[in-house]
Amino acid sequence: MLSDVPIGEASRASGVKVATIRYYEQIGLISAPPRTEGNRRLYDRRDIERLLFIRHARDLGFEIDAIRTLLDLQDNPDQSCATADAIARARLSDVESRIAKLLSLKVELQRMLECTAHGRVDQCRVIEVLGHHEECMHPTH
Amino acid sequence: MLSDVPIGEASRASGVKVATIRYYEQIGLISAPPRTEGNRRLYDRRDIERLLFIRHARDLGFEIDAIRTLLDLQDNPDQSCATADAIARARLSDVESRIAKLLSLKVELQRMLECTAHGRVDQCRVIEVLGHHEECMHPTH
DNA sequence: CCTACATCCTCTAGCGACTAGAGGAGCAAG
DNA sequence: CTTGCTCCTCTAGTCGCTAGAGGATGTAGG
Repeated sequence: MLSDVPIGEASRASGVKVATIRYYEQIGLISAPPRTEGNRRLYDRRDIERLLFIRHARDLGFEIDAIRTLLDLQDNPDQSCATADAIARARLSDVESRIAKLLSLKVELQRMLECTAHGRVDQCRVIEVLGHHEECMHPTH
Repeated sequence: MLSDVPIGEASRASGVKVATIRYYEQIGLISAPPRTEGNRRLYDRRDIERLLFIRHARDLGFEIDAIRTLLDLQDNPDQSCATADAIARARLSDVESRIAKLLSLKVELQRMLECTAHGRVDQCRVIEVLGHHEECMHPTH
């Protein structure tokens, strides 16, 4: 079951869009599956697991190139997992720095929106703060 | 002072790269400045302030289209600031949801890296967790 | 005046990771 | 046999730049 299914079903089963599956094949992230006589792609359970793996990794923000490496590691499980560790660790620190940056953006945006007098633009903090950047990018607040 | 300067100086003064300034002109985010006899662009203080405004807004993650609207509001300050407010509010909620997502990614990545036995790939949690997505996308952990 | 060298100009193509759409073929059900 | 869905390939567009080619202009020193 879930063997020799067409692309639409593989898409439904994996959560990866049809066009994206074809794109992954095109860039060589997945290999080209066999075809029916009518030239339609046929996927089996392993293919769908790969797609799920890819989707999960993409959801976690891994780049295609990193996923390429991770898939390769999955295929050759007798290697050291140092590479996989390094990739995940790099991703973690990326996520952490993004969080830090977004938190400071959040503070600044909230500050911008501290304008209870919803009047005209010339009294509005949003435009004002954007115009007076000097006072904002410094970590003095 | 800072009037009739060439693009390189406008770039240095605003922190927006030369190529990016030309790109902004091309897409109509800023208007085409006058030129010298030798066909070089000349920027004045107002232009540089616009570039700073844009840069600050970009740093805060506003999209070009949003910035277009914000610049327009800045030029017509007799309008209601509701639009500016809405844009900033939308940006804030975007930032907040990104933070939330990244925080849960962080947790999942940390869980992936809880593998102290740095052995071979077949014992490695990184690959394993990516392969067994079912247990991860559910909010049960 | 000549020569370096920096800066400027336009134009085109590339990035990442898809997404959308045109135009056509295959296939299952009624 | 026709309707309507899925599938095929191919191309171009998205966003916000960035890089590079190939050439013109401007400035400082010898």
